[in-house]
Amino acid sequence: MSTETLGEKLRKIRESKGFPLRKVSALIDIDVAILSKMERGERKLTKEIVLKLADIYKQDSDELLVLFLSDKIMYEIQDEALGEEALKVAEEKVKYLKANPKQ
Amino acid sequence: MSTETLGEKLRKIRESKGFPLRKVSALIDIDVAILSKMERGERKLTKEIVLKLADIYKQDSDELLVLFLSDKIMYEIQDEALGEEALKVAEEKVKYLKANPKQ
DNA sequence: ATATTTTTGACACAAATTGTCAATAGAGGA
DNA sequence: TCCTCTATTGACAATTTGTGTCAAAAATAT
Repeated sequence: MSTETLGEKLRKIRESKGFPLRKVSALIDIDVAILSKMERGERKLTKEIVLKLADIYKQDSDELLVLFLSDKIMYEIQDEALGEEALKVAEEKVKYLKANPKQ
Repeated sequence: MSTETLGEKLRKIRESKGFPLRKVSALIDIDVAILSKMERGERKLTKEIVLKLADIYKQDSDELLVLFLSDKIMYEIQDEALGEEALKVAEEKVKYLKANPKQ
């Protein structure tokens, strides 16, 4: 288990493939400055961009999406003493909703 | 396990105590319209207001805070197929951070 | 019906987010 | 070194989103 953010992971993947930021940002049609900031956590990643990057890097999109969502969750509970409790309650709710589908 | 939001719970508590919205909103010094919308989920509750309401209603503030945080988490993963997975990953991260305290 | 309470929507204002751009910085090769 | 490619930083306007305020309308209770 690591504590690496999705941005950091995406940067490592990109570097391991030898893709320059410039090329990738051109492929997904965003400014190179924005992608740079997203990798470093200075700007938020979007679901759409994560999916495009998964495609470009040939990564499992579900895996990256899970990290994308967990980053958002971590952001909500950062520095919260009750964060772990809140996660458990949220899990219960998700399970409940799954067991009792949208009425 | 229920799927009730914190706003709905707060409304029930207020009504069970027979407090009018008007009085409570005066006590916490916000417009009655805002509190009405917060109870109905049309505006977001803030941590500060949740704590003030816990005080006014003589409720356990930690319990309400947990619901406050879990609502925020639920908001992030609503309609996400991978929500439950993301919650598990977030839990792992929290545990990891707890075991390896702030460097 | 009247009074009280709650809801709704409009509005102006503040704050946050976004895309764009250019200047700067860094790294590597010739 | 100089040159080139690459990445970072900060400033800026434009847009979007959030917030407080208010009054009219609707609902509820007396």
